[in-house]
Amino acid sequence: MAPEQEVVRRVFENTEECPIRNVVAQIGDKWSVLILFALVDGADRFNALKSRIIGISQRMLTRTLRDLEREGYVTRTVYPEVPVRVEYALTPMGRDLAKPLYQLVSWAGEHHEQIKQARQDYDKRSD
Amino acid sequence: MAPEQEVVRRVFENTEECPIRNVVAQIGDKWSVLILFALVDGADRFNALKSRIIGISQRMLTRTLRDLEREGYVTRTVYPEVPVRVEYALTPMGRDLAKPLYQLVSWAGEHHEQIKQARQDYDKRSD
DNA sequence: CGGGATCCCGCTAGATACTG
DNA sequence: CAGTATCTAGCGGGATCCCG
Repeated sequence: MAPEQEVVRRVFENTEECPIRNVVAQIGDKWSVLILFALVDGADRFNALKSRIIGISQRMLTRTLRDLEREGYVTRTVYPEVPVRVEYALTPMGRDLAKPLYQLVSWAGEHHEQIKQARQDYDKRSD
Repeated sequence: MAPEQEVVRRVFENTEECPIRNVVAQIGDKWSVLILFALVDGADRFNALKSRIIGISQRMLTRTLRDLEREGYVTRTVYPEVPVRVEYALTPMGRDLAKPLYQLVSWAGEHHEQIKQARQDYDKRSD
């Protein structure tokens, strides 16, 4: 069986053991990928991330960072200075995840115009 | 500027032109990736898809197929027989999208155990 | 067979206010 | 600075019924 077939087969397995339903669902939310990419260049602080990721709320940044930390993609380091400094960074696994993610985002960038055109055509047809 | 940098920079642009917020977010829902993978082997009918993708409801299969069709990933062909037959298939762009998607899902499969371990460790630490 | 229409609910995520 | 707590609207998504 080709490796593609093997992966595709697992897509349809039970919820608990399916890597798509279990891993992709985790980073498929509104902010996870944005945060991961915001950290590929190196560690950054909470408020710095917040101002770089336009539109994210304090609550969502905190929550998503916690989730990414729980998955093992991100580390959280507290420096007990005054005022306190908290730095977030990618783990080795997080950096590794960024590779296939970069392939996907890169694909999205290349096909963005084609997709927007497809949307227009579809909407025009269904008038 | 390195190509990674170029993509990453675009991540933080305004909503309309950001491929992550606009393309990746689109397929980040609960069923899109599952349906795309269900079609990589070839066209399939509505109810056949429904029984292969365990747990999906009629409504969500219809809705997600419509979205994928609108994006330009999927075609819908009606054969006016009795009873009617409707076949869904990937477009060339849809098949192309499956490649980076396969890379990501493959990564997820390989790191699934490590991630589950990370979750356990995190939950144990926060007792 | 392949949906459309409707109802309904839980959870996501935004806004706001407060804190060590 | 880096959060936590609370409230709430909106939407994703399931169940059910109906139809060509």
